[in-house]
Amino acid sequence: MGVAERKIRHKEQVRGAILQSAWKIATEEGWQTLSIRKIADAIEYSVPVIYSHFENKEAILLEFTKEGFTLLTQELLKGKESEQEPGCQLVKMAKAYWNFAFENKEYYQLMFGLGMPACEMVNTVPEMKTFTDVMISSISAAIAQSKNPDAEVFMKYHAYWSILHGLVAIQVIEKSVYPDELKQKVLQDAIEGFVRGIGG
Amino acid sequence: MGVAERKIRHKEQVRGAILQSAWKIATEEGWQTLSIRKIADAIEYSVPVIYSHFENKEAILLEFTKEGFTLLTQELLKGKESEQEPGCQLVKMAKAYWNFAFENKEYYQLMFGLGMPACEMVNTVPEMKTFTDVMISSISAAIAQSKNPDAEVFMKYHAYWSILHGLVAIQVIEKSVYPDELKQKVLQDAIEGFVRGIGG
DNA sequence: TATTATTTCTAACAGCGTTAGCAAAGATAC
DNA sequence: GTATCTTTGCTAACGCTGTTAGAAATAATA
Repeated sequence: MGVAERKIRHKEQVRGAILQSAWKIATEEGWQTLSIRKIADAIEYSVPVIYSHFENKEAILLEFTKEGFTLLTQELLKGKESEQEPGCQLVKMAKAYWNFAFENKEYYQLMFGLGMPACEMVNTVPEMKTFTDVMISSISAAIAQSKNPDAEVFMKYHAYWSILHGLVAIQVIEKSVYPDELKQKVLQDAIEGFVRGIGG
Repeated sequence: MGVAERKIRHKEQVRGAILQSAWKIATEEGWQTLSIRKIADAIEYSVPVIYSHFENKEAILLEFTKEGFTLLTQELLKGKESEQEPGCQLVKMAKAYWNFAFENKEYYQLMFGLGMPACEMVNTVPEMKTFTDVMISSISAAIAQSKNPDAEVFMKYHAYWSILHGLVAIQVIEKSVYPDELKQKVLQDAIEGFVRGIGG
């Protein structure tokens, strides 16, 4: 008797509807205005049903945050693997990061814009830990080639991805759009400047 | 008869109490948990009194945001005036920006952490416009010395203060604190790298 | 002192995240 | 097929948020 299976199937279907509705609302109205009640309306269930699928609202946001980090990490690895030399890898990864942010603004704003980046999350949530590891290992490789391969790795890591974050954060929100070529060029100057700084 | 004067004096006194209480709450519990009712409790008045002094909650936050930008701008100018050469000025300004963020975390988190940076604000609120102008003019001076003094000024401006923003944003929140010398060094490397990038 | 203007408060509205407890529907056993 | 039990979903509430209409209390004026 496939009754239990059907139940599970239905439960996962509702879960999917919750996530789907949440995403729709977020993309249409922004993450800030997303509410449990709006989701409940959208999926045509009452509010408490949502709490039988997710512990709380934050858990729903975390779901997308994890998704975003997984996607971003994939793109970073693609960029990395397209180069051999560690310095060039960092530049390629920066471009990948940049492109991800602009092609997935919803994800990026959730991941870094509002809520809870860094801090505990980075080490507790596996998807974020992976992201961190990729970043750190790449920076380490670049530093290893430099003349002072010491314990500055973590600081360099922070600086590198802070630059990326800063570069992107401001322009993801930005209204007055500049030519893409110009943006790309500025990114390249900034990152290459920093990578040169690491080497020195 | 100084009755009107006394009334104005009292009104400004209440206004001061509102801001003072808001600041106290924000520093003790964070901006996120600041609420109108908490302020009302603190100043020992009812809620609507606050609305006779500020249009809404955002207006109270804006008050501190403006204060923060004024303070930051002052520090930036101090840093700038301590150097002659435009490139060195940028480096000094970066240090000033860095120090401001760490010595005034409450301000910085309000100004850039949550809420509404960039976008319309930058051009509508005078205090922010001044900040923007100082930044742009400094970058312009640095670019004028370079070999390609064209319309990239604004993009460079964005990149420069994006780097600053990113560098600071992540570490203002950061729990595990690194030695200050290390932080300073990383900042210097990053900014000098970028300034060198501008020159190229 | 009576009237008017001002200040302040109470109470509400509409929304939020969250949860306790009850009603309805489903599955199982007889 | 009916009765029992389990699961599912809902109603209604709690306590919080920003905001505001309208009444009450206070202060200033005539």
